[in-house]
Amino acid sequence: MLTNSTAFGSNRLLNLLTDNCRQNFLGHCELVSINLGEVLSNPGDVISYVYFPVEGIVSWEKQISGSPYWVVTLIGNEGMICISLLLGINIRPCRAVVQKSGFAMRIPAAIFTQQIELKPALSLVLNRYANVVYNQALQIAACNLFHLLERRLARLLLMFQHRSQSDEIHITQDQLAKMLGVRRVGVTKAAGSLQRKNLISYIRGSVIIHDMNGLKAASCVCYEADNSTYNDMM
Amino acid sequence: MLTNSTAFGSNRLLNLLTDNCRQNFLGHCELVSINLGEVLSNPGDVISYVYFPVEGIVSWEKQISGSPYWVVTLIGNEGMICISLLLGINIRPCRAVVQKSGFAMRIPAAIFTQQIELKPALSLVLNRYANVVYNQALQIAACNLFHLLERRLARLLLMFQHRSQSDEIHITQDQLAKMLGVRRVGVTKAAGSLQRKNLISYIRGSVIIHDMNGLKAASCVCYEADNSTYNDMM
DNA sequence: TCTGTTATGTTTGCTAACGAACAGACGTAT
DNA sequence: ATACGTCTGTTCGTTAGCAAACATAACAGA
Repeated sequence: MLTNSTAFGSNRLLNLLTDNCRQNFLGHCELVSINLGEVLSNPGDVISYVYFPVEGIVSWEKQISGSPYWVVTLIGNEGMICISLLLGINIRPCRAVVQKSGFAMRIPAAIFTQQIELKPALSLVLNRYANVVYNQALQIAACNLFHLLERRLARLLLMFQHRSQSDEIHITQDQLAKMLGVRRVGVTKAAGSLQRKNLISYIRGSVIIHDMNGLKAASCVCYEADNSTYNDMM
Repeated sequence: MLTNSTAFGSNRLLNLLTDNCRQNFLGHCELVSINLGEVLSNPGDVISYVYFPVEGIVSWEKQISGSPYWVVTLIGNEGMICISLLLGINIRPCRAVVQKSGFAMRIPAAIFTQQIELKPALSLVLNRYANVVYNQALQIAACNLFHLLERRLARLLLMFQHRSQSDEIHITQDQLAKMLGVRRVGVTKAAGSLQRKNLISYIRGSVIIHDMNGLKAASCVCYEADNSTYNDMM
C-alpha cells in the first residue's frame, strides 16, 4: 500500500482530492514504471488498468482506416488514461504509447469503477477532467483544420516541455512528423525555421527549447487554449 | 404531459429506454419546435435546457480564437444537446444552430440532472452516447487532417441526408463552406466535381442526392466510421 | 419591369504541404 | 577502422486549397 507518493512525484488529478480520499484511493493503486515505447492501451482492447502518470509522458493516439496513427494529445501527471471507463465503457478507444519514461499509478478497471461509485469527490474531479479531454479533442480538430504546420509543431514541443518540465526533448523529427500526421520533410522544414528564429535548436534525436515565450508566440493559440480549459475546469 | 410522441416522430436515444422509463422521462419534457437558424446553445452560457431532437437537424459548432465557427457534427433524432451535463458540467461548450426546422423534446437542466441520478438505465444509454460523441470528435479531427475537401463535402451531405431521411438538402454552398471551415469557392469546385460524376445536382440553395451509394464511395471513411461507432455502442 | 440582393461560376496568382528520391552526417557495433 | 543503420538536409515536380476579384444567374420586392 502506497501512502506517500512524493518520492515519485504525484498526479495532479489525484492531488485535487482531500488527503483522506487520495490516500484511500492510492491504497488500491500500484506504482509501476512506464518505459519509452511501451504501449499502455491498444484500441479495441478491454480496459484492464487505468493509469495516472506521476512522471513521464504518454501519447494518446488515434488511427482511422487508411491513415497512420497521429497524436491527439500528450498525457503527463496532469491527466489519466483512459477516461472512457468513467462513462462505463470498458473498451479502449485509442492507443497510448510512452514517449518519456517515468512512473504511473495504475488501478484495476473493476476497482476503479467501484471507487468512482463510492467516492463522489473522485468522480467529480474526473468528470471535470473528462470534459477537458473532450474540449481538447475539439481543439485539435480545429487546429488540424486551420493551423500551419510550423505553429502546430511549436505547440507540440511546448506540450512536451510543459509535461516534462525540461527544455530538452528526446525525440526525432521522424517521430514528431508521425505524431503530427505529416511528412518528415515537413517537420525538417518547420523545425529549421524555428531554429533560424533562435527559438529551438536540435541535434540527432533531441530538441532543445531556448526561448519558451518566443515559441509560445510562434505556436498556435491551441496550446494556451488547452491550458486555459484545464485550469478553468480543474 | 406528453405520453405519445409518435405524432412528432421520436428520439432514438429515448427509444432505447423501456416504455415505463421513457414515458416517465417524457413527462418532464416539453415538445418545442426548433426553427431554421435558431441558436439552441451558445458557448459559455449556462445550460438551461437539454434538447432531444425528434425531427430536424442541429449543427454542433466549435470556434477557436482567430478562426470562424465550423461544424463538428450534425445532430438529429439519433442524438441530444448537450452531453456535458452528464458529466456535471453546466456550461455549454459549443454553439448549436438549427439547420433544418423540426421539433425537439427539451427538459430543464436541473430536472435532467435529477433524472440522470434517479434512473440508471437513462444514464447508461446517455453515457454510451457521450462516448460516441467523443469518438466522433476524434474522427473529425483526423478527417480534417487527412481527407480531401471533396470527400469531406460528400460526407457532410450524407450526414444531412441520413438525419433528414430526404435526398433534398436546403442549403447554399456558402453555408456548406462555413460548416466545413473552407472557402466557398472550394465547395463550388468540389460540388461541381460531384455533380459531374452524377452523384448530386444542385440549384440555388438546394442540393439533391441522386446516387447515395456513389456518394458514399466518393466520401471519406468517416461517414461509415461514425455510423459504425454509433451502432456498435447503442 | 426594373432593381437590388443573393447564389453560383470562373479566373489569376500564390503558398503549404505532398510524394519520391537522394546525399551527407552522425553513432554504434563488429 | 569499417560498415551499417539512423537522422537530418535538400531537391524536384505536383497538388490542394488559399485570397481576391469579377462575371453571370436566379430570385424577390417595389
